[in-house]
Amino acid sequence: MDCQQAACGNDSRRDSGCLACKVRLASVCASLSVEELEELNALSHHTAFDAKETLFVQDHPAHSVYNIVEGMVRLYKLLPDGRRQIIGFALPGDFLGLAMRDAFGFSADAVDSVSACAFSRSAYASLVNAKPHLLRRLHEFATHELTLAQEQMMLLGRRSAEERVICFLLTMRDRWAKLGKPSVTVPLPMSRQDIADFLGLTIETVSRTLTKLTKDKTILIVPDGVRLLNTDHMELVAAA
Amino acid sequence: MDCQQAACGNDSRRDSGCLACKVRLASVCASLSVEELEELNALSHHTAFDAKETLFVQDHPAHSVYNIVEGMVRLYKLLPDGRRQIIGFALPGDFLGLAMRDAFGFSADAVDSVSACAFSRSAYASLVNAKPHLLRRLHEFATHELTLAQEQMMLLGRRSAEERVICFLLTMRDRWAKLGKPSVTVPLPMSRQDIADFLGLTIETVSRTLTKLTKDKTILIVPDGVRLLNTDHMELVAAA
DNA sequence: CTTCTGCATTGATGCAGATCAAGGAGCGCC
DNA sequence: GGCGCTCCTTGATCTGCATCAATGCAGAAG
Repeated sequence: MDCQQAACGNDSRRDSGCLACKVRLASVCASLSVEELEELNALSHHTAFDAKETLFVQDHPAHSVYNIVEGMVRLYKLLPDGRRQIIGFALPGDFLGLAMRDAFGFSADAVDSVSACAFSRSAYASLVNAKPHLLRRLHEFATHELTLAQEQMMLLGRRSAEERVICFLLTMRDRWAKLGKPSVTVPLPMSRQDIADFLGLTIETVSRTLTKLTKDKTILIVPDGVRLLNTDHMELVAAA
Repeated sequence: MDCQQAACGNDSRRDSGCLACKVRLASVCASLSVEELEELNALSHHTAFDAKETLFVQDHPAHSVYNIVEGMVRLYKLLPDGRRQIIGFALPGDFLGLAMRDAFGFSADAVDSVSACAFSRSAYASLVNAKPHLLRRLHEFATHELTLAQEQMMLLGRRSAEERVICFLLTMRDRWAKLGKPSVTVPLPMSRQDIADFLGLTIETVSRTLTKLTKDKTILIVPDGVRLLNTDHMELVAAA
């Protein structure tokens, strides 16, 4: 029965429930059994967001947590004077809702069209309480995020503009690869401004650095992305 | 019996076990019952480190996890060419061992004399498996660390040198306050170089910024620390 | 087709913080 | 006391990236 929907439906996310969810194995839900997934199904709300639409805003009451199913979300913090730091880009399988107490610790909005699976905070809380293996999975996600954050501190505190851009491109390539899209052409749906705000640079510096890498024949700029021409050199720069 | 040691011993850490541990309530161990603490006691090794001594090294096999009982530990990552980013300073109550898989993700060494409570990885792993409330507590610690890391990204990516120093001083003040030592005099046992490597600056810039703040009558430099003279102004700078 | 609008690129100039280079200042040790 | 050592401060200069300012360019609207 589930199989019908899962195997035959085109839009497997919307209609077939968690069991057929295409990011299930990459997400926190991979820790759950078939019976638990059916339980989960009743609690989840699928939501679609257009590009630039807001998922949630920093310091607002944290009503929901989200699993990203499709698309890209930018996560960022703002200072009162408008300076912005993007703290990460969420891809399918990523979970939003680790680093918050009663209010969201950062803002999130859709880079492109995003489909997400939302849970109310209360449903989420009771799920976590009832299922230690889910908690364990969430903890793995949290420590992984923490490791990434520490890498990013190294990048922001000590690396040059060129190193930052190269590390960013390699990281994005690896993230797409883990999602089953390995390619030397790295999709970059976000704007130059987003990249700049993620890397602690200005848009001009990002642009100049990409042109320099193009002139070096290290990369090739393509529509909505970059093709990596000399990954050996890039890995070398990223390591050192 | 435990009470005797706990109440009467001067060196309560070494002899009286976990129940008498002075950082228990601030540490991950606060989630454990009295019986569990006795169990824990058998698994823990108290260790002392002199200033500058190494607790563990990045990329080495992760043999142990640690609760810091006393003193300060610097946590840092190095690039092959020697550039260093300090990713945090651990104080009593802090747990070291969240962000690692089989190898340590960063290096750690003692800033001053440190006393720590160590557990083997295997003991730690089985403990976590057996006790969901401990896992929950660890997860809280992890998400808190993640929030701090995100704040630090904002600081490193978008704040000026003066803002970085001021945020740092206020954060250290608040951390000491939480440990029951609230004071306008903030102890800074780490070197200027450590502060610089934490804030993504050079030692000269840290020094100059501190002298500027002194001339402003915002702070007063005292031996091994700083007295905050104008916290209102500092809070204002930190917020904006 | 033209104009508009929102990025992205490119160039000229400026400046915050890095780098280079001397001194202090505290402190243990002979 | 004097010497060496480490850490900190201060000054002079340099530079990588920011800032300021056009210009390009592609898709949307008219």
